[in-house]
Amino acid sequence: MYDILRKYIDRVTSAVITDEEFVYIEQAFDVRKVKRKQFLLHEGSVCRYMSFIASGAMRQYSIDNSGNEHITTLALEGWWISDRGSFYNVTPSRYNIDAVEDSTLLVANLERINLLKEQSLTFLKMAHILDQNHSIAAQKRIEASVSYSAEEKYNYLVQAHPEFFNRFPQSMLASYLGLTPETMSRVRKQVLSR
Amino acid sequence: MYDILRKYIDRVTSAVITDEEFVYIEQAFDVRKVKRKQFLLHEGSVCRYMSFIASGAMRQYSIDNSGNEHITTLALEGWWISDRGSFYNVTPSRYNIDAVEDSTLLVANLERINLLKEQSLTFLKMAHILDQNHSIAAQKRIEASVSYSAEEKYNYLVQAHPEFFNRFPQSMLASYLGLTPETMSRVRKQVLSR
DNA sequence: AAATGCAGTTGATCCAGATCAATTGATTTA
DNA sequence: TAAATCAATTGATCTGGATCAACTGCATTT
Repeated sequence: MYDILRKYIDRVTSAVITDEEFVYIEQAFDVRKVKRKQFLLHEGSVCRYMSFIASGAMRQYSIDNSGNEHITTLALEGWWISDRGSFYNVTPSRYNIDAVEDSTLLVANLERINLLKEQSLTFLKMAHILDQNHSIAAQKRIEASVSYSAEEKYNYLVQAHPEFFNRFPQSMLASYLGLTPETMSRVRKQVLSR
Repeated sequence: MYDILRKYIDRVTSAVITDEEFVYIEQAFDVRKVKRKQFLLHEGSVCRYMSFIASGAMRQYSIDNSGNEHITTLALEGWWISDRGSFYNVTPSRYNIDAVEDSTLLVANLERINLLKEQSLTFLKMAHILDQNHSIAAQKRIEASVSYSAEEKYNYLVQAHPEFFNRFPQSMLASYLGLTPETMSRVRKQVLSR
């Protein structure tokens, strides 16, 4: 169960973590299973966990003033999911996180994460790289959302995350791209016909 | 000159850095002055520096397929500016960075930054917090760009960064919000008349 | 002080994508 | 296995914000 996390850490830090160091990490995280449609975080409450997805699929979304859902994150096994802002600043979240498939998570609360960063330099580095990657990815999404047309957004997703198409319903992909399901359907038809 | 950086580090790490440790930081950064309209980074080249703005105002923007400018970042003294993706992965950037006002920067290249992270744990922590904050802010901008109307975007900027209105021309603020200058002007008129 | 050129405003028109609505097919639940 | 959701498609219509265009200061240059 913890293997996939260990491999993840080795990969992103470009190193091989020692058994002694990994013990700290193993101790910090609890295994938690969530069923499809079960919530990990509700809007208005504080995001208490940093979660590593060992298996399954999760999504994070907000609801705007007009009641429309906007998916901000789609995540599969081997990815992290958490509302960083809420988690680190211990403030109420504006997001919901729920399971798109039955999933197994490795979860740790803020105290454990902070302790772990003191105990394991490798983990600190991993957390740092994780945030770097997250902020780089966020930058790209901002750019995509302001400068791409619906069709360009669709094409971007096809090449950036082709695996999403087998794991998430098309309407969720639409929301993730900032499109309506109808527009997504039309764009898809358009693109496939070429 | 380095004072503002020192205060910044103290503030974000909630600690007071020692003189010995700060020596490393001082040594890593060079002072660089840029004139208004001068470029720090051109699209297509690698972003070689992580820059702390000691004084002045900078912007980062990309140019889309239709030739339109999209400002992704506006930054004032006490902020960092850099294309993280290009900087850390040493890949060509799709962004331009130039000075909106004559500015004084403290710049360090990747080698120096990496060395500094080994030498100074405080700096490593700062870099980590910096990336955290950046990714939290990026998350908010993504949300704003997909779920806010033009007027809501304008109001968001007024409350989030009122200081921008005295430092950047309105057309740049429009681009930063993903609006045209004409729409920005109309929204402004609309909002002020209430 | 004339000339040039931006930044901002205002008006008229246009369009990409949203919204509303109906239909079909697939999946979940009872 | 029937009923009830839900996902996806397709068509018709609408609209927020973009685009195009003309005009008005300011500010910079000569």
